[in-house]
Amino acid sequence: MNSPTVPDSPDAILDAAERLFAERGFKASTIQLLAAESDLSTALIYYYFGSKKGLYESVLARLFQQLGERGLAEVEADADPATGIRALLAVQGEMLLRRPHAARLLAREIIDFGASHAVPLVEQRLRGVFSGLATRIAEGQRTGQFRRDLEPTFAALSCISQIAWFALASPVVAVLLSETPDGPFPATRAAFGRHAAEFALAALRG
Amino acid sequence: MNSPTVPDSPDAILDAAERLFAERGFKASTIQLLAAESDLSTALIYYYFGSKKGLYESVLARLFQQLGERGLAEVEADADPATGIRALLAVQGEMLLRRPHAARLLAREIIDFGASHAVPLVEQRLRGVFSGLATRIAEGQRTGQFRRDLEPTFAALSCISQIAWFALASPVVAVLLSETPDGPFPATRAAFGRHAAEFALAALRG
DNA sequence: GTCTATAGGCTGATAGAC
DNA sequence: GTCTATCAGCCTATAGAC
Repeated sequence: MNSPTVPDSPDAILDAAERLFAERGFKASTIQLLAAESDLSTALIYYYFGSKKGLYESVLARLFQQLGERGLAEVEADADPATGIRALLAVQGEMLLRRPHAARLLAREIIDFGASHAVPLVEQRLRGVFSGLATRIAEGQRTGQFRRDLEPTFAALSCISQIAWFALASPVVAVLLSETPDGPFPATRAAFGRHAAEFALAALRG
Repeated sequence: MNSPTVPDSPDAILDAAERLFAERGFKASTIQLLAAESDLSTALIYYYFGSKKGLYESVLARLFQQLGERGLAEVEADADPATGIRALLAVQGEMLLRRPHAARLLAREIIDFGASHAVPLVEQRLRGVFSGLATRIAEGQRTGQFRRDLEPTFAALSCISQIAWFALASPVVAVLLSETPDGPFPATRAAFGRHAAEFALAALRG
């Protein structure tokens, strides 16, 4: 009904909130600032979302829904374990390295709230992806394609940790790589995404 | 002078601040709470540290100093690249997996401030460790011990990312591994530390 | 060095008009 | 649905006594 450039008031609030919560965190994002950024009044935020916490939860829910829609599931449709893993890491890179915004919001949720709001969402949307990855690894181990002495779930964690950490720690990574303090150049990010897949598959092959 | 169980007032404040900043973050750690937790008055915090920000910077500086002292440098003294890398990852695991506290504070600094306070400290204390690791990898590549198609600095990032991410994301990791939401069991953490070294070396050997 | 008391500002949330 | 006005509480920081 509404074009994306002219969002409803609730959507305008959610957009501003997602950006602000990611940039500043829950506590430091004040309702007044949220209202100013979305060009609406503070009272309207309460009208739609009841409380600041309610708004935050709505932001998280929308983000996880988008992550789910981005076709994480279709990755599992692939035949060869190695190809499937490559595809999954490519999607992860696409999502985190090109949207530091989302990565940051998720990291804040983990740190600020011990992921308490995200746990049901993780169960709902991410568990399948993760266990799918572990299953793929176990599959490759059975066929002799991958080394057998790695624990599949640990190996799955190792695979996804590279890009996750790179995205999160980008200001420090940039310093270590002697780039700008705002984070590594886009070209470096893309190159690291390719590297991460190479590194993971080499480890799995052994 | 003072036994570690009866710290000076500044140390008592720093101890409480390190814990609170790690648990709740800068904004949510109020001076009043800090004062209550260290059994001192709010005014005394300003007497010693000038401002809340000053206190925060002092906490960070002390933490980085401790990390430097923990013998990160001595790792480089080792002869064989593979052994050296194993030793470094063991120290990293020791520091982060057994002190989720420190890992969390550093993660917050990255997210909340883009690591702006930490950059000089990283340059001072961590740059050498990181470039030492990259040098070790390049060394192994020259001797034919490691595969040659990986970029040494990227490979170094991949090596350290596993434990870093595991420590940071432990609430989510616990859910994915079907353990308690407070984070993975100590035994699981230790096992992951060993796995990470195995995984990294397998990737390097190719 | 350490305290109590408090100023002054900002914050989350609500009331009530339109 | 959307606004303005406002309250009560909490926060950083300081003043001043001891």
